[in-house]
Amino acid sequence: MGRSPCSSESGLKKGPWTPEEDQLLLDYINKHGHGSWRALPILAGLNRCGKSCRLRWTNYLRPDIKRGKFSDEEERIIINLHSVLGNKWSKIATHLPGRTDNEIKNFWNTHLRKKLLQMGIDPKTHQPITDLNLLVNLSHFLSHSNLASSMNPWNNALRLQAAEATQLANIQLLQNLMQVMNTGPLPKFEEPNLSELHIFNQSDGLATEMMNQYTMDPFHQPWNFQNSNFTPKLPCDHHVATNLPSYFENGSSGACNAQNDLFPALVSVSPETSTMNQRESENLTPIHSHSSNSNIFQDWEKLVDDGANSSFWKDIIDS
DNA sequence: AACGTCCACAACCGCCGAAAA
DNA sequence: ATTTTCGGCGGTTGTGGACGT
Repeated sequence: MGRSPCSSESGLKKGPWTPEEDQLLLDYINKHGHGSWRALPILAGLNRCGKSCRLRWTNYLRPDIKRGKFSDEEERIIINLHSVLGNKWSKIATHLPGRTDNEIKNFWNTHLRKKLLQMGIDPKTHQPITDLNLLVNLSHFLSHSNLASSMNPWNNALRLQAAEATQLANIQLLQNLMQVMNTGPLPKFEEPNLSELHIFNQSDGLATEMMNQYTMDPFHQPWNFQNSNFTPKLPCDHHVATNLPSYFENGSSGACNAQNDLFPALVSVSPETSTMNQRESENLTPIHSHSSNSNIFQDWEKLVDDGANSSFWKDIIDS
């Protein structure tokens, strides 16, 4: 059944290609095209298996291959596409002219994966790495920091920084709690029909615009700190939004004003829970079926209580 | 200078699905 | 309908260079 692998074919060379072999392969393909890869090495005078020739051509010798360092833009595109497509390197490569799937795969494994990990982002899920113990500790820390910041006679600048830091931590906690609350099975995310989504068809004006938005800053958080009128933004399309990393949502995107969807989005992540009880959603009642997370919710409630007078939580609750 | 370790990348391996026989 | 062949894909390994001790 099937074919014998290259390695078992006797006498065929393996390992790195020499410049002479490259030249033989190039000359042959330039004259005749590659045709049948199996027949090619014999016709080209190469002591290699056809598969090895094909890989050498597609990953290295092809004239349209762009070599060299990946640009920041390419990096962002890869991260964003990976968040949607996963390890579909060949599909990712189709959106990066001149780059091979192998090259992208290597770049991911050697650079981008580590980069995301360093940022506390799970490179598989593109979601913040959640650790319940860390979350609880963080919530306690935040409670104390809120109290401390209100009593400490710091100067205004320092107080402002502390408030921003606390707000940042609050947001991180909120996002992580959202993760915890979404512990149910995520909806199976079929490979998106990209042309249907109008995201990646670059000949499409809308697609280009969206692509630009998505790739503008993949590490952009959907929370806008620069704006004094703090405006949390979350995607309203749950099917897509819950499967995209938070940085996929660009704050400038006006297509989906998500404020109204904020809390439903917390739980409506799967078809099973998408018809969530309306009252529950309005009252923001924790879902007690997540009993294993009860401590988290207690801390969550405490955190909300502690910060109930702050504009931060008021903004969110009012929305 | 010699050695060990780490890292990046090219190349290989094994599997799969589609097409051909 | 079954088997064989082929191209393609994702995961893994091997190798050479950079760097530190």
